[in-house]
Amino acid sequence: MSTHDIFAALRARTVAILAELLPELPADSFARVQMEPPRDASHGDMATNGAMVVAKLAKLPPPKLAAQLAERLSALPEVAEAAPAGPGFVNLRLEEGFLRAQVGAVLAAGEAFGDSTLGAGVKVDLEYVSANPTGPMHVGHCRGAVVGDALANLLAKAGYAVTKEYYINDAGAQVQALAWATYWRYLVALLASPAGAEVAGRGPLAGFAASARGREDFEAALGVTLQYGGDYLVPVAEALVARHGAALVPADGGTPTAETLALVQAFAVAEMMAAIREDLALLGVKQEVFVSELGLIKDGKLEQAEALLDAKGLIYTGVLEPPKGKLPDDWEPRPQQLFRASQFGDEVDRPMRKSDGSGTYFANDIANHLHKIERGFAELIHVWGADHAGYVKRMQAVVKALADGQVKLDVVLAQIVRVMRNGEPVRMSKRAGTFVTLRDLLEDLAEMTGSMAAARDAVRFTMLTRKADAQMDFDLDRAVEQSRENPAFYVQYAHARCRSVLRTAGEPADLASAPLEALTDPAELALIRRIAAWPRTVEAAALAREPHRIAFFLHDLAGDFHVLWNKGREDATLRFIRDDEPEATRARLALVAATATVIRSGLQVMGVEAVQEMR
RNA sequence: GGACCCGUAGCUCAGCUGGAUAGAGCGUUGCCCUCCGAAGGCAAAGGUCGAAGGUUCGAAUCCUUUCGGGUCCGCCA
Repeated sequence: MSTHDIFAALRARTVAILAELLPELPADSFARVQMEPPRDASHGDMATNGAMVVAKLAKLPPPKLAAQLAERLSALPEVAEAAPAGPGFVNLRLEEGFLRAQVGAVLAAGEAFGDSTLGAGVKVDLEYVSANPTGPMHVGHCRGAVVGDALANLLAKAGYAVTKEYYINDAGAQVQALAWATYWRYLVALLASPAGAEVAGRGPLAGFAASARGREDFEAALGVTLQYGGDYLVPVAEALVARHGAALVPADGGTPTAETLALVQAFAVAEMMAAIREDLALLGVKQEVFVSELGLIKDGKLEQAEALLDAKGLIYTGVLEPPKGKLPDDWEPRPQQLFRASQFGDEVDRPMRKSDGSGTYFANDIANHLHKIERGFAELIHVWGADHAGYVKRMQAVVKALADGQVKLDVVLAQIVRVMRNGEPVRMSKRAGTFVTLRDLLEDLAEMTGSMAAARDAVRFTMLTRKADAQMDFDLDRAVEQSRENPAFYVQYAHARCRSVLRTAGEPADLASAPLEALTDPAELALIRRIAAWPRTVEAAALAREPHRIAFFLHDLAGDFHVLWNKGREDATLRFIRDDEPEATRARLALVAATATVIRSGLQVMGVEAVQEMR
């Protein structure tokens, strides 16, 4: 899988030996054979369950097979010692020379160390953020954005061909409400401009012009209810006035035509998306593909999907059972067009059209997924907020139905983040002037750290220090604190220390070819073992779709490095740079350079910049 | 009523998709730090993995039941 993964290499050796020992077993008998670092380091460098896994099939007692396997493994040049243990494990102690060679492998490969062919170039579509284009990015979108972006990097490193996608919900009631709100702001801006004079006397507009032109005045004048009213629409409205003047006001000064509203809507959505992209850019998130819900509808994708499902006999008109427990007040049985989701593992069939015949959001989502499948993706991944958990099964059912089980849909659920300050949750209240938008959060952190880049890195790292589906508190003070308690700092500090040593040593070249025999201290070997585990960490994290594992690995790696550094403080012979020992110095500098490389490689996955020095 | 997520040390959380004596950080306790690479270091204590059954060589991990916390539940996106 990864050419750098010594665990995969030794596993392959183990499987080959087992196949030789047990020629009568079919090849797939060895699928569950593993080669892992043992939980207890005293057991050695690696352990395999190979004997236990195949013992039953081979009708042999596991310890006996383990003994045979151990004997053969101990003959390998990489292996210093192999011994059967426990219920049938084989523990391996590796030749130190083989371990040290991993340092050279890192330096030869650079940050590509750990790249894997696991994904085999499989096309994966990763959709994340997908916030409604009705306003700027909210802090609530932050975690999904970071998790999605890091997952994209992770999958790319593991050999998948990843497309980073954003689905724009630019159809439906939400954006219609946005259009109305924009139209209100437009009228306000228009009446304040010279162009406003010519229309100020028209019909209902006259009353509005004479009023304070507030939200309620607009609602009263045109008989609509506004859902939004954000100040962020003011510049959008001014741009509308600049482009269209008074042309968007109907002759009677009343309700604008559907065409006008559609125009306003499209304009507002475009502006909102531009703002959202800017917000995402602050976080270092850049998606490549933006799919428009409205575009899909216009392309007839919904009808296509419907026809496809209908041809498979998966659509029918029916009445759903009422939900159990407390009934909604206005519940009454109504026939709707339903998709047979229950045939694909969902609890009940799901409505595609409302009782009035119009499409549900679910139906548009079906169109979206058909569009993905048509583009040839073998795997679809979503990062969703945990409040969408109930939606997972039905979408998986749809994808199964549309692609006849050939395309897989995975959903990563991101739990809510509470922003904390001084141990208290920060209320997300606009009135209180606290964080509402992602930009607010980043700008506040930038003030604390001194730069937007540092704020971005602090947010990204911290967001990845928890499993996505676990709730987390984001402690503002902790996120920028320069202490061991802050994992982001702890890892950055390790990299900065590495760079500091290499700068002091004059940035030596050709470390990849340095002789490494001088690396004998247990702390040095422990660091090398950690580095050697990087490739398998990448693969395991990618398979599990869990980018947080990278953060934990880096924390452990940084810990190993700090331990070594601290030993050098107590024992001068363990310092990296020793003028009297040029050979040892080069070996240690190679190890330091390799450590820095792996840290950078991990930070790259997380989308965090590795710093050269701490300030 | 049902679905999904979570429950692991005092606290915040990992636990490599079923492996050996369950780990880390914080906190606590003890020792070290006038100078040398100290925005610290070393070490110890701390657990019936929410509970009860089951599956098998083997379970924190899988299954069933149950308790607690969260999210959600037809025509909202």
